[in-house]
Amino acid sequence: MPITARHLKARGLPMHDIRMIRDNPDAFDAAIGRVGAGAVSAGILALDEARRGAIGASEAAQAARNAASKLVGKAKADGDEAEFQRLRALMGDKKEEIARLEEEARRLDTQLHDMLLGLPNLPLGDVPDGADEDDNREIRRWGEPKVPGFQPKEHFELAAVQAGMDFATAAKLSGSRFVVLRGAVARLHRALAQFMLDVHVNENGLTETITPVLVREEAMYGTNQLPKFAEDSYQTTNGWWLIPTSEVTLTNTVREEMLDEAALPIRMCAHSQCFRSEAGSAGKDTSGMLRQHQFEKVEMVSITHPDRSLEEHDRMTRLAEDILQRLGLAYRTVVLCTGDLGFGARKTHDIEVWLPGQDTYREISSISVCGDFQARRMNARFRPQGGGKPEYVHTLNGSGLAVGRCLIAVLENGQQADGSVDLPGVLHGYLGGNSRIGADGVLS
RNA sequence: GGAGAAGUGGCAGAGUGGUCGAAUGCGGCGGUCUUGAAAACCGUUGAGGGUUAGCGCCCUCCGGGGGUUCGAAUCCCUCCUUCUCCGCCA
Repeated sequence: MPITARHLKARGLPMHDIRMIRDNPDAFDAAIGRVGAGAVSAGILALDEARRGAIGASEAAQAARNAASKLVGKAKADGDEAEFQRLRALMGDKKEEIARLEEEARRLDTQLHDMLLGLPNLPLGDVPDGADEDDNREIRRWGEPKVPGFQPKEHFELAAVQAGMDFATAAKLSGSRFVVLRGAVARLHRALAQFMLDVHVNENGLTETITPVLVREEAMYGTNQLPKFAEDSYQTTNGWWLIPTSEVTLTNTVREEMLDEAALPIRMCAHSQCFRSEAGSAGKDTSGMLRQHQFEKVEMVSITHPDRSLEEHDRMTRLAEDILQRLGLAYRTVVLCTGDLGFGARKTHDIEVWLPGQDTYREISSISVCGDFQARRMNARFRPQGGGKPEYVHTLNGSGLAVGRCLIAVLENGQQADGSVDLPGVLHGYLGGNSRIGADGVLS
């Protein structure tokens, strides 16, 4: 019935403000053109105009019906049977007309909604233009990339992990891109997750959170995995989706909420399993546990006031970097260029950790500011202090960090000539006081 | 899996065919009082959309969808969700 976006609520609200597009079509095209969407405003505005015309016609018919409705009771009361019958007939006609006009308005509204739903977020002005990851701009480096005096190995080749990182058995259980961890390696993996959580919770003020990993469709729309990237995630036979990151659950905790401004920012972190189909990355990173269908990640999510999201972005980036510094792992931080930017992000920092075995930096964290893009999809708002209209919150997410990849980094950076691995000091306490994994795979 | 109950504004919670966008309370905002604050009192306060230079006017919304009726928060159907009890179970 309603012509508003309400009937589309289940799939989320449009993530672009149609009024903004109306007022600044050229600016919108320019911005969205930077992420390869071409000039789309003309099509959007044509549809929007048709939609608004249909809404106007529908509402005019409804107003006429409402006016007649007021008179009909009076006619009845006055005993004016002729007038009563005339108005009844009129309302009957209007009913059909309204149904027809509403249907048209709703059809156009849905069409516009779907068009907007498929458009990526707008990059911020300071995001560099570029085609792909080669055009990302480095903003800082920390630490000396470790180059040992011997030929370094990749993590899965190290003597210390041979017993504890079993791809063959995982393949038997599940297939490729899975791993079974045992003994010292499993414990190191757990230690890393614990360490990250402790830092974020005890020192950084994030609220430790445990969420479901199975979610309904709406949540996946909210954080823009749907509708465009359905093939990247897994769905259960009864319709749940396995989260590809706990960004989905943490961010959607404020879905449909009217928050108090004083409650912002809301800072959360979660350690969870993540599931990705890795469709489209066949043949990429096939050895080792760099790219798995199932992996663990400590995720950070912040819900902020619109004026505070950019500083929050920098804060979150520093928190992720801090984990690497404490682990003594060299890294570089880059700003993703327009060509590498994710669908829902306005700006993204990637942190790349040094991997001696690969002789390169590899992504270990990605921190994005989404502006109100996801908030619009989720209808997540706050009431400004001092009254006034509700506003959309801003959402941010970032890895803090990917646990599996961090394990790789610790192993490769700590490797010794004999195949053993020296472990970072901050982890010793999590490992029963042990400080290394011997070439025999045993902690000592 | 079986049996029940319920979904109303930022929140709580009335309302069972028109006079209901919706009592009341809390919260918010403005004011009186106060050195200031609290309390008390008075007033005010839903969301989305269309239209307008603006004032304003109009439309929709009581979980979603459909139906009955001149007329639906209220009656009927259906779906979704939540809760309670029983059973099973980590």
